Amino acid sequence: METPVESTRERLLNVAEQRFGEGGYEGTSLRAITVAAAANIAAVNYHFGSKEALLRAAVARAMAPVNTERRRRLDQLEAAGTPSAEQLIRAFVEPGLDLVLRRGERGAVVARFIGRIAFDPSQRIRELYVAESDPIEARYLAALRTALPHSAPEAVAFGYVNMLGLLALHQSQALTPAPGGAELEDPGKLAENLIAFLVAAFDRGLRA
Amino acid sequence: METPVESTRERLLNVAEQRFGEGGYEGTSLRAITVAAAANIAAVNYHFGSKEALLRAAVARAMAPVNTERRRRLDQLEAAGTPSAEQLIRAFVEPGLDLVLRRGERGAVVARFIGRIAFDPSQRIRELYVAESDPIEARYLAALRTALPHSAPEAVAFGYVNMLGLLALHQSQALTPAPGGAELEDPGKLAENLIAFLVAAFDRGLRA
DNA sequence: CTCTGATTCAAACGACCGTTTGAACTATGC
DNA sequence: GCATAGTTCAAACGGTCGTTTGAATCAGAG
Repeated sequence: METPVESTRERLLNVAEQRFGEGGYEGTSLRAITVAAAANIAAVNYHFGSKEALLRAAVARAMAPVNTERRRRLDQLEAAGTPSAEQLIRAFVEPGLDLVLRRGERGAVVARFIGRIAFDPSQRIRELYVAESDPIEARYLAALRTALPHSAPEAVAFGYVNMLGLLALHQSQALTPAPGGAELEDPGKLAENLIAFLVAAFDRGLRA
Repeated sequence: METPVESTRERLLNVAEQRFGEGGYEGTSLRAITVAAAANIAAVNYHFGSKEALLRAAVARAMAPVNTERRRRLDQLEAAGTPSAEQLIRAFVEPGLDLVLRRGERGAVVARFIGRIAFDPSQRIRELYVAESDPIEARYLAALRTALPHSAPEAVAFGYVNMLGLLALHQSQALTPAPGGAELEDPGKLAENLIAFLVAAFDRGLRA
């Protein structure tokens, strides 16, 4: 099998998303990252410039395929007419869970990383996540508004925030093991359950 | 007006829940806390023993009234018969938002503190929150299962986790300002919207 | 080969971390 | 008054933090 010799830069990004996803930004030291990546401390500042720039690069790399898939699905839906709320929710949630949870160990690491950064205690860190998902989210929000004409715009925005939060929650696995019940094992089932949960809430729970 | 001279211990707890709520556990130093509390560095170890013990004490103090109110409401509901899912959701969510968001500036600080700790990147910190809310949560989960006999137990647990997550999300204000829409200002309205959202999702979104 | 730019390295920088020490201060009871 | 327990204090502890330095190593072009 072909393992094309990872560059120091790639190894740093891989280890960064793993460690940042486990311990958060403040709770993870550059030394822990560089040791695990078999790189010199100075490599971080050489390749990225600073700890925060390393995080920014890791967030951008992790979010890119998710955003691409979301854009592709939204384009496709809008080309076929006016998408329903369920179609929109599915097109938003599945790339976040599916695309990232289905791909074995590595996918779970990326998912947890994204979910944790999205909820980081520091607003400055959270904004790194927001900056990477901003444009596509605005498109989804607008499409949701036209799909739910009977709900007030603020109500749709409220639902949208909840969707973002629940997605990040399940990505980060922050509430597992669940208190008093085993978590859903199959990622596909998790996606279906989350979508059904959100669709029901959007369709009947958004009375402004 | 009576300001009965806050003790050093109380000032430390007050500042701790404010700062930990802003920057998270790892991102907040004891020096930042003690300076803001006008206390000596050594006071933390004198009164609590360690940084983590200070956090534990702050979590316990912040959660106590919420747990008390949840217990009271659940007792009351169960004394009157078999509570509905909506009643249970309301009895669980309102003490977390209401009791804590309605009480002006201080309440918002406590709410954010709890919400942030519940989502802290470090599992060890999250468990401090879980330890304070464990027993009462088990009772709610059991009551929800009997209120939703048509949903599988794992599905109810899934919905319960989502309720916990959304509550902590709105308490922590982690997603405000919302991308593309103003957040709901009135805490009472927020509670009503969240309850409606959850009730709809529980009633129709939990097909296992 | 030499030269050049990119990369890696050990080592150190100053700053900040949580914690500890031991003396100084305070309040209360005798 | 003295003694005692509770509390506060400045100062320092050893360690770790992100970052920087300047020399060593590497790869590729001429």
